[in-house]
Amino acid sequence: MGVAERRAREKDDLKKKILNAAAELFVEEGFENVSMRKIADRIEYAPSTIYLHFRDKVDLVGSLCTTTFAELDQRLQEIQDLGLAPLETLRKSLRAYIDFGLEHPSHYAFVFCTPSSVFKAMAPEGQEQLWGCGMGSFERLRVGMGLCMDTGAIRRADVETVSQATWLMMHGITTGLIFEADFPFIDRETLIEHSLDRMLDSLR
Amino acid sequence: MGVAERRAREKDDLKKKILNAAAELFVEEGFENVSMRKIADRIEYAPSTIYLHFRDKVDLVGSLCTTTFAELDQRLQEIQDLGLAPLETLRKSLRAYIDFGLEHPSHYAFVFCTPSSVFKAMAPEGQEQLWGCGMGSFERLRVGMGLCMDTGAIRRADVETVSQATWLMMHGITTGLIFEADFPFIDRETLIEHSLDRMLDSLR
DNA sequence: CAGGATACTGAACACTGTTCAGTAATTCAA
DNA sequence: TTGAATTACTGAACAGTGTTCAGTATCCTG
Repeated sequence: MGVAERRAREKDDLKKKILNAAAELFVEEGFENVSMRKIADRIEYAPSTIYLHFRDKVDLVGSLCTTTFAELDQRLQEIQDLGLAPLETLRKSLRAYIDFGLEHPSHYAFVFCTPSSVFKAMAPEGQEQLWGCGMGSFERLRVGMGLCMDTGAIRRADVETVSQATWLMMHGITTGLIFEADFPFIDRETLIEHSLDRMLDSLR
Repeated sequence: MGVAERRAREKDDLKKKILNAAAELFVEEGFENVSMRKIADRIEYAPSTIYLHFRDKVDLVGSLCTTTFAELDQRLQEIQDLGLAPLETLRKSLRAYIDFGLEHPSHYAFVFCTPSSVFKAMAPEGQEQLWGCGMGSFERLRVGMGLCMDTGAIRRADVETVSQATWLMMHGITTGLIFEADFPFIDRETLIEHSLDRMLDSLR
Protein backbone atom coordinates (compact mmCIF):
# COMPACT_ATOMS: atom_id res chain seq x y z
CA MET A 1 0.00 0.00 0.00
CA GLY A 2 2.93 2.34 -0.75
CA VAL A 3 0.87 4.17 -3.35
CA ALA A 4 -0.42 6.83 -1.00
CA GLU A 5 3.08 7.43 0.28
CA ARG A 6 4.50 7.75 -3.21
CA ARG A 7 1.76 10.14 -4.16
CA ALA A 8 2.37 12.25 -1.08
CA ARG A 9 6.06 12.26 -1.89
CA GLU A 10 5.42 13.36 -5.45
CA LYS A 11 3.13 16.09 -4.22
CA ASP A 12 5.80 17.26 -1.83
CA ASP A 13 8.38 17.15 -4.60
CA LEU A 14 6.36 19.50 -6.73
CA LYS A 15 5.86 21.80 -3.78
CA LYS A 16 9.61 21.90 -3.28
CA LYS A 17 10.11 22.49 -6.99
CA ILE A 18 7.78 25.46 -6.83
CA LEU A 19 9.58 26.80 -3.76
CA ASN A 20 12.94 26.39 -5.44
CA ALA A 21 11.88 28.18 -8.59
CA ALA A 22 10.29 30.93 -6.52
CA ALA A 23 13.43 31.24 -4.39
CA GLU A 24 15.59 31.65 -7.45
CA LEU A 25 13.35 34.31 -8.94
CA PHE A 26 13.02 35.96 -5.55
CA VAL A 27 16.73 36.53 -5.13
CA GLU A 28 17.19 37.31 -8.81
CA GLU A 29 14.43 39.87 -9.15
CA GLY A 30 13.02 40.67 -5.71
CA PHE A 31 9.49 40.24 -4.46
CA GLU A 32 7.81 42.77 -6.71
CA ASN A 33 9.16 41.20 -9.85
CA VAL A 34 8.31 37.62 -9.02
CA SER A 35 5.10 36.57 -10.71
CA MET A 36 3.15 33.36 -10.47
CA ARG A 37 3.40 32.97 -14.22
CA LYS A 38 7.20 33.29 -14.16
CA ILE A 39 7.41 30.65 -11.46
CA ALA A 40 5.06 28.39 -13.41
CA ASP A 41 7.07 28.90 -16.59
CA ARG A 42 10.27 27.94 -14.87
CA ILE A 43 8.95 24.60 -13.66
CA GLU A 44 6.85 24.03 -16.80
CA TYR A 45 3.47 23.86 -15.10
CA ALA A 46 0.36 25.95 -15.51
CA PRO A 47 0.11 28.91 -13.10
CA SER A 48 -3.06 27.51 -11.60
CA THR A 49 -1.17 24.41 -10.44
CA ILE A 50 0.72 26.51 -7.92
CA TYR A 51 -2.57 27.25 -6.20
CA LEU A 52 -2.98 23.56 -5.43
CA HIS A 53 0.02 23.86 -3.14
CA PHE A 54 -0.12 27.44 -1.89
CA ARG A 55 -3.07 29.57 -0.95
CA ASP A 56 -1.65 32.64 -2.71
CA LYS A 57 1.55 34.49 -3.54
CA VAL A 58 2.09 35.84 -0.04
CA ASP A 59 1.66 32.34 1.34
CA LEU A 60 4.31 31.07 -1.07
CA VAL A 61 6.87 33.79 -0.37
CA GLY A 62 6.05 33.67 3.32
CA SER A 63 6.82 29.96 3.34
CA LEU A 64 10.07 30.73 1.57
CA CYS A 65 11.05 33.28 4.18
CA THR A 66 10.14 31.01 7.06
CA THR A 67 12.62 28.47 5.77
CA THR A 68 15.33 31.06 5.30
CA PHE A 69 14.80 32.65 8.69
CA ALA A 70 15.09 29.24 10.29
CA GLU A 71 18.69 29.38 9.09
CA LEU A 72 19.23 32.57 11.07
CA ASP A 73 17.87 30.91 14.16
CA GLN A 74 20.27 28.05 13.61
CA ARG A 75 23.23 30.38 13.26
CA LEU A 76 22.28 32.11 16.49
CA GLN A 77 21.97 28.76 18.18
CA GLU A 78 25.43 27.78 17.01
CA ILE A 79 26.90 31.00 18.36
CA GLN A 80 25.22 30.40 21.68
CA ASP A 81 26.60 26.86 21.76
CA LEU A 82 30.15 28.17 21.51
CA GLY A 83 30.00 28.92 25.21
CA LEU A 84 31.70 32.30 24.96
CA ALA A 85 31.44 35.11 27.46
CA PRO A 86 27.90 36.55 27.43
CA LEU A 87 28.93 39.89 25.97
CA GLU A 88 30.94 38.23 23.25
CA THR A 89 28.05 35.93 22.43
CA LEU A 90 25.77 38.96 22.27
CA ARG A 91 28.07 40.83 19.94
CA LYS A 92 28.56 37.86 17.64
CA SER A 93 24.80 37.37 17.53
CA LEU A 94 24.12 40.96 16.59
CA ARG A 95 26.72 40.73 13.87
CA ALA A 96 25.29 37.45 12.61
CA TYR A 97 21.86 39.04 12.43
CA ILE A 98 23.09 41.93 10.30
CA ASP A 99 25.13 39.66 8.06
CA PHE A 100 22.15 37.38 7.59
CA GLY A 101 20.00 40.29 6.49
CA LEU A 102 22.60 41.50 4.04
CA GLU A 103 23.01 38.01 2.63
CA HIS A 104 19.27 37.62 2.10
CA PRO A 105 18.10 41.15 1.31
CA SER A 106 14.92 40.09 -0.47
CA HIS A 107 13.82 37.82 2.35
CA TYR A 108 14.71 40.37 4.98
CA ALA A 109 12.96 43.18 3.17
CA PHE A 110 9.85 41.12 2.58
CA VAL A 111 9.52 40.11 6.22
CA PHE A 112 10.31 43.48 7.76
CA CYS A 113 9.39 46.06 5.13
CA THR A 114 6.02 44.78 4.00
CA PRO A 115 2.86 46.36 5.40
CA SER A 116 1.46 44.01 8.01
CA SER A 117 -1.88 44.17 6.22
CA VAL A 118 -0.37 42.01 3.47
CA PHE A 119 0.37 39.21 5.91
CA LYS A 120 -3.12 39.34 7.35
CA ALA A 121 -4.31 37.58 4.19
CA MET A 122 -1.97 34.65 4.81
CA ALA A 123 -3.07 31.28 6.07
CA PRO A 124 -3.11 31.53 9.89
CA GLU A 125 -0.69 28.64 10.25
CA GLY A 126 1.86 30.13 7.85
CA GLN A 127 1.46 33.48 9.54
CA GLU A 128 2.07 31.86 12.92
CA GLN A 129 5.19 30.09 11.64
CA LEU A 130 6.74 33.22 10.21
CA TRP A 131 5.88 35.24 13.27
CA GLY A 132 7.18 32.57 15.59
CA CYS A 133 10.44 32.49 13.68
CA GLY A 134 11.06 36.18 14.18
CA MET A 135 9.93 36.08 17.77
CA GLY A 136 12.26 33.18 18.45
CA SER A 137 15.22 35.22 17.31
CA PHE A 138 14.16 38.18 19.40
CA GLU A 139 13.74 35.89 22.39
CA ARG A 140 17.38 34.89 21.95
CA LEU A 141 18.40 38.55 22.02
CA ARG A 142 16.42 39.15 25.19
CA VAL A 143 17.88 36.14 26.96
CA GLY A 144 21.42 37.05 25.90
CA MET A 145 20.85 40.57 27.13
CA GLY A 146 19.60 39.29 30.49
CA LEU A 147 22.64 37.06 30.83
CA CYS A 148 24.95 40.00 30.22
CA MET A 149 23.24 41.88 33.00
CA ASP A 150 23.32 38.95 35.39
CA THR A 151 27.05 38.51 34.91
CA GLY A 152 27.67 42.23 35.19
CA ALA A 153 28.96 42.53 31.64
CA ILE A 154 26.54 45.39 31.08
CA ARG A 155 24.74 47.57 33.56
CA ARG A 156 21.39 46.46 34.86
CA ALA A 157 18.35 47.95 33.15
CA ASP A 158 14.95 46.92 31.88
CA VAL A 159 15.70 43.95 29.64
CA GLU A 160 12.69 44.49 27.41
CA THR A 161 13.45 48.15 26.76
CA VAL A 162 17.11 47.54 26.09
CA SER A 163 16.43 44.56 23.83
CA GLN A 164 13.82 46.34 21.75
CA ALA A 165 15.97 49.42 21.31
CA THR A 166 18.91 47.26 20.34
CA TRP A 167 16.86 45.38 17.80
CA LEU A 168 15.61 48.63 16.28
CA MET A 169 19.14 49.93 15.84
CA MET A 170 20.37 46.65 14.42
CA HIS A 171 17.40 46.59 12.10
CA GLY A 172 18.24 50.10 10.95
CA ILE A 173 21.76 49.08 10.00
CA THR A 174 20.46 46.10 8.06
CA THR A 175 17.59 47.84 6.32
CA GLY A 176 19.60 50.95 5.62
CA LEU A 177 22.42 49.04 3.97
CA ILE A 178 19.96 46.94 1.97
CA PHE A 179 17.91 49.74 0.47
CA GLU A 180 20.24 52.74 0.42
CA ALA A 181 22.82 51.02 -1.74
CA ASP A 182 23.35 54.26 -3.64
CA PHE A 183 24.20 56.27 -0.56
CA PRO A 184 27.94 56.98 -0.31
CA PHE A 185 28.47 54.90 2.78
CA ILE A 186 31.95 54.54 4.20
CA ASP A 187 33.52 51.09 4.21
CA ARG A 188 30.74 48.72 5.19
CA GLU A 189 32.83 46.66 7.60
CA THR A 190 34.01 49.76 9.46
CA LEU A 191 30.51 51.14 9.63
CA ILE A 192 28.98 47.96 11.04
CA GLU A 193 31.70 47.42 13.60
CA HIS A 194 31.59 51.04 14.70
CA SER A 195 27.83 50.80 15.12
CA LEU A 196 28.10 47.63 17.16
CA ASP A 197 30.77 49.21 19.33
CA ARG A 198 28.52 52.11 20.10
CA MET A 199 25.43 50.00 20.66
CA LEU A 200 27.24 47.84 23.18
CA ASP A 201 29.23 50.66 24.79
CA SER A 202 26.00 52.42 25.59
CA LEU A 203 25.02 49.40 27.69
CA ARG A 204 28.10 49.30 29.90
CA MET B 1 -1.56 88.59 -23.40
CA GLY B 2 -2.54 87.05 -20.06
CA VAL B 3 -3.83 84.00 -21.86
CA ALA B 4 -0.60 82.08 -21.72
CA GLU B 5 -0.28 82.86 -18.04
CA ARG B 6 -3.81 81.72 -17.32
CA ARG B 7 -3.26 78.54 -19.29
CA ALA B 8 -0.05 77.85 -17.41
CA ARG B 9 -1.87 78.49 -14.16
CA GLU B 10 -4.67 76.12 -15.12
CA LYS B 11 -2.14 73.49 -16.07
CA ASP B 12 -0.44 73.92 -12.75
CA ASP B 13 -3.78 73.75 -10.98
CA LEU B 14 -4.54 70.39 -12.48
CA LYS B 15 -1.09 69.16 -11.56
CA LYS B 16 -1.74 70.20 -7.98
CA LYS B 17 -5.15 68.58 -8.10
CA ILE B 18 -3.56 65.33 -9.21
CA LEU B 19 -0.94 65.59 -6.47
CA ASN B 20 -3.59 66.27 -3.86
CA ALA B 21 -5.72 63.33 -4.89
CA ALA B 22 -2.65 61.12 -4.99
CA ALA B 23 -1.55 62.35 -1.57
CA GLU B 24 -4.92 61.52 -0.08
CA LEU B 25 -4.94 58.05 -1.56
CA PHE B 26 -1.31 57.58 -0.61
CA VAL B 27 -1.88 58.16 3.09
CA GLU B 28 -5.22 56.36 3.02
CA GLU B 29 -4.08 53.22 1.26
CA GLY B 30 -0.29 53.26 0.94
CA PHE B 31 1.82 53.15 -2.18
CA GLU B 32 0.88 49.66 -3.35
CA ASN B 33 -2.81 50.39 -3.27
CA VAL B 34 -2.71 53.71 -5.08
CA SER B 35 -3.57 53.28 -8.73
CA MET B 36 -3.57 55.75 -11.55
CA ARG B 37 -7.19 54.92 -12.22
CA LYS B 38 -8.20 55.64 -8.63
CA ILE B 39 -6.44 58.98 -8.76
CA ALA B 40 -8.09 59.79 -12.07
CA ASP B 41 -11.50 58.80 -10.72
CA ARG B 42 -11.09 61.07 -7.74
CA ILE B 43 -10.42 64.15 -9.84
CA GLU B 44 -12.85 63.10 -12.60
CA TYR B 45 -10.28 62.93 -15.40
CA ALA B 46 -9.21 60.08 -17.65
CA PRO B 47 -6.17 58.13 -16.40
CA SER B 48 -4.21 59.10 -19.47
CA THR B 49 -4.48 62.77 -18.54
CA ILE B 50 -2.19 62.19 -15.57
CA TYR B 51 0.56 61.23 -17.98
CA LEU B 52 0.45 64.72 -19.45
CA HIS B 53 1.75 65.99 -16.11
CA PHE B 54 3.83 63.11 -14.78
CA ARG B 55 6.11 60.72 -16.59
CA ASP B 56 4.84 57.75 -14.61
CA LYS B 57 3.58 56.60 -11.23
CA VAL B 58 6.97 56.69 -9.55
CA ASP B 59 7.49 60.21 -10.83
CA LEU B 60 4.17 61.24 -9.32
CA VAL B 61 4.72 59.66 -5.92
CA GLY B 62 8.34 60.80 -5.93
CA SER B 63 7.19 64.35 -6.49
CA LEU B 64 4.78 63.90 -3.61
CA CYS B 65 7.54 62.73 -1.31
CA THR B 66 9.89 65.52 -2.31
CA THR B 67 7.31 68.02 -1.15
CA THR B 68 6.73 66.22 2.11
CA PHE B 69 10.41 65.79 2.86
CA ALA B 70 10.93 69.49 2.31
CA GLU B 71 8.79 69.88 5.41
CA LEU B 72 11.27 67.79 7.38
CA ASP B 73 14.07 70.00 6.21
CA GLN B 74 12.13 73.03 7.34
CA ARG B 75 11.55 71.54 10.76
CA LEU B 76 15.23 70.82 11.14
CA GLN B 77 16.03 74.36 10.06
CA GLU B 78 13.67 75.73 12.69
CA ILE B 79 15.30 73.65 15.39
CA GLN B 80 18.70 74.87 14.31
CA ASP B 81 17.46 78.46 14.42
CA LEU B 82 16.50 78.10 18.06
CA GLY B 83 20.16 78.61 18.92
CA LEU B 84 20.29 75.92 21.58
CA ALA B 85 23.39 74.12 22.77
CA PRO B 86 24.77 71.90 19.98
CA LEU B 87 23.99 68.66 21.78
CA GLU B 88 20.47 69.77 22.52
CA THR B 89 19.98 70.82 18.91
CA LEU B 90 21.27 67.45 17.79
CA ARG B 91 18.93 65.56 20.06
CA LYS B 92 15.91 67.62 19.06
CA SER B 93 16.80 67.04 15.42
CA LEU B 94 17.05 63.30 15.80
CA ARG B 95 13.72 63.27 17.57
CA ALA B 96 12.14 65.44 14.89
CA TYR B 97 13.40 63.06 12.24
CA ILE B 98 11.82 60.04 13.90
CA ASP B 99 8.58 61.88 14.56
CA PHE B 100 8.44 63.01 10.96
CA GLY B 101 8.80 59.45 9.74
CA LEU B 102 6.09 58.21 12.04
CA GLU B 103 3.77 61.01 10.96
CA HIS B 104 4.30 60.23 7.29
CA PRO B 105 4.81 56.46 7.24
CA SER B 106 3.84 56.01 3.59
CA HIS B 107 6.18 58.71 2.40
CA TYR B 108 8.99 57.51 4.59
CA ALA B 109 8.57 53.91 3.56
CA PHE B 110 8.41 54.78 -0.11
CA VAL B 111 11.59 56.82 -0.01
CA PHE B 112 13.64 54.49 2.16
CA CYS B 113 12.16 51.04 1.63
CA THR B 114 11.79 50.96 -2.12
CA PRO B 115 14.41 49.18 -4.22
CA SER B 116 16.62 51.83 -5.77
CA SER B 117 16.01 50.21 -9.15
CA VAL B 118 12.49 51.64 -9.03
CA PHE B 119 13.80 55.19 -8.80
CA LYS B 120 16.17 54.67 -11.66
CA ALA B 121 13.15 54.88 -13.98
CA MET B 122 12.30 58.36 -12.68
CA ALA B 123 12.93 61.57 -14.59
CA PRO B 124 16.51 62.61 -13.77
CA GLU B 125 15.40 65.97 -12.44
CA GLY B 126 12.82 64.45 -10.08
CA GLN B 127 15.35 61.89 -8.98
CA GLU B 128 17.85 64.64 -8.29
CA GLN B 129 15.32 66.62 -6.27
CA LEU B 130 14.34 63.70 -4.07
CA TRP B 131 17.94 62.67 -3.58
CA GLY B 132 19.00 66.21 -2.80
CA CYS B 133 16.25 66.50 -0.22
CA GLY B 134 17.48 63.48 1.69
CA MET B 135 21.10 64.46 1.34
CA GLY B 136 20.28 67.93 2.64
CA SER B 137 18.87 66.46 5.82
CA PHE B 138 21.86 64.22 6.25
CA GLU B 139 24.15 67.18 5.71
CA ARG B 140 22.42 68.86 8.63
CA LEU B 141 23.11 65.83 10.80
CA ARG B 142 26.77 65.86 9.83
CA VAL B 143 27.19 69.55 10.53
CA GLY B 144 25.41 69.27 13.88
CA MET B 145 27.62 66.35 14.78
CA GLY B 146 30.74 68.32 13.89
CA LEU B 147 29.59 71.23 16.00
CA CYS B 148 29.10 68.95 18.98
CA MET B 149 32.65 67.74 18.61
CA ASP B 150 34.08 71.22 18.20
CA THR B 151 32.42 72.40 21.38
CA GLY B 152 33.44 69.29 23.24
CA ALA B 153 29.87 68.16 23.81
CA ILE B 154 30.81 64.75 22.43
CA ARG B 155 34.19 63.15 22.00
CA ARG B 156 36.07 63.72 18.79
CA ALA B 157 35.79 61.03 16.16
CA ASP B 158 35.36 60.67 12.42
CA VAL B 159 32.31 62.80 11.67
CA GLU B 160 31.28 60.79 8.63
CA THR B 161 31.40 57.44 10.42
CA VAL B 162 29.55 58.73 13.45
CA SER B 163 26.90 60.49 11.37
CA GLN B 164 26.21 57.51 9.15
CA ALA B 165 25.97 55.11 12.06
CA THR B 166 23.66 57.51 13.86
CA TRP B 167 21.44 57.83 10.84
CA LEU B 168 21.24 54.05 10.47
CA MET B 169 20.12 53.63 14.08
CA MET B 170 17.62 56.44 13.81
CA HIS B 171 16.34 54.96 10.59
CA GLY B 172 15.92 51.61 12.33
CA ILE B 173 13.75 53.11 15.01
CA THR B 174 11.59 54.84 12.43
CA THR B 175 11.28 51.93 10.01
CA GLY B 176 10.83 49.39 12.77
CA LEU B 177 8.00 51.30 14.39
CA ILE B 178 6.34 51.90 11.02
CA PHE B 179 6.30 48.33 9.76
CA GLU B 180 6.32 46.21 12.90
CA ALA B 181 3.14 47.70 14.27
CA ASP B 182 2.08 44.26 15.45
CA PHE B 183 5.18 43.68 17.52
CA PRO B 184 4.47 44.09 21.24
CA PHE B 185 6.64 47.15 21.67
CA ILE B 186 6.81 48.85 25.04
CA ASP B 187 5.47 52.38 25.34
CA ARG B 188 6.60 54.16 22.18
CA GLU B 189 7.67 57.35 23.92
CA THR B 190 9.81 55.46 26.41
CA LEU B 191 11.36 53.38 23.68
CA ILE B 192 12.30 56.32 21.49
CA GLU B 193 13.71 58.38 24.34
CA HIS B 194 15.69 55.44 25.67
CA SER B 195 17.12 54.83 22.21
CA LEU B 196 18.10 58.47 21.81
CA ASP B 197 19.72 58.44 25.24
CA ARG B 198 21.84 55.49 24.28
CA MET B 199 22.73 56.80 20.84
CA LEU B 200 23.96 60.06 22.32
CA ASP B 201 25.57 58.55 25.39
CA SER B 202 27.72 56.41 23.19
CA LEU B 203 29.15 59.59 21.68
CA ARG B 204 30.24 61.23 24.91
C1' DC C 1 -14.16 82.80 -39.47
C1' DA C 2 -10.19 79.42 -40.75
C1' DG C 3 -6.20 77.21 -38.99
C1' DG C 4 -3.31 75.72 -35.62
C1' DA C 5 -2.05 74.73 -31.10
C1' DT C 6 -3.48 72.63 -26.77
C1' DA C 7 -6.09 69.55 -23.61
C1' DC C 8 -8.10 65.60 -23.11
C1' DT C 9 -10.03 61.00 -23.93
C1' DG C 10 -11.17 55.92 -25.12
C1' DA C 11 -9.57 52.01 -26.48
C1' DA C 12 -6.05 49.10 -26.57
C1' DC C 13 -1.63 46.38 -24.97
C1' DA C 14 0.82 43.65 -21.97
C1' DC C 15 1.09 42.47 -17.67
C1' DT C 16 -0.57 41.03 -12.74
C1' DG C 17 -3.04 37.54 -9.04
C1' DT C 18 -6.68 34.41 -8.82
C1' DT C 19 -10.71 31.19 -9.80
C1' DC C 20 -13.05 27.37 -11.66
C1' DA C 21 -15.24 24.27 -15.01
C1' DG C 22 -13.50 20.75 -17.43
C1' DT C 23 -10.06 17.26 -19.02
C1' DA C 24 -6.72 13.75 -18.55
C1' DA C 25 -4.37 10.48 -15.89
C1' DT C 26 -4.17 7.24 -12.29
C1' DT C 27 -5.92 4.07 -8.84
C1' DC C 28 -9.20 0.97 -6.89
C1' DA C 29 -12.98 -2.47 -6.78
C1' DA C 30 -15.66 -5.98 -9.24
C1' DT D 1 -9.99 -6.62 -17.80
C1' DT D 2 -13.20 -3.74 -17.27
C1' DG D 3 -15.98 0.56 -15.10
C1' DA D 4 -16.15 3.96 -11.46
C1' DA D 5 -13.97 7.24 -8.64
C1' DT D 6 -10.40 9.78 -7.06
C1' DT D 7 -6.70 12.80 -8.06
C1' DA D 8 -3.69 16.04 -10.83
C1' DC D 9 -3.61 19.37 -13.81
C1' DT D 10 -4.91 22.84 -17.24
C1' DG D 11 -7.01 26.76 -20.23
C1' DA D 12 -9.72 30.26 -20.31
C1' DA D 13 -11.57 33.77 -18.08
C1' DC D 14 -12.14 37.89 -14.63
C1' DA D 15 -10.83 41.98 -12.64
C1' DG D 16 -7.28 44.61 -11.79
C1' DT D 17 -2.64 47.09 -12.86
C1' DG D 18 0.68 50.81 -15.53
C1' DT D 19 1.15 52.80 -19.87
C1' DT D 20 0.65 54.38 -24.88
C1' DC D 21 -1.32 56.68 -28.69
C1' DA D 22 -4.53 57.84 -32.45
C1' DG D 23 -8.16 60.68 -32.50
C1' DT D 24 -11.45 64.30 -30.86
C1' DA D 25 -12.93 68.47 -28.93
C1' DT D 26 -11.87 72.75 -27.14
C1' DC D 27 -9.70 77.06 -27.15
C1' DC D 28 -6.75 80.93 -28.96
C1' DT D 29 -4.61 83.52 -32.57
C1' DG D 30 -4.16 85.76 -36.95
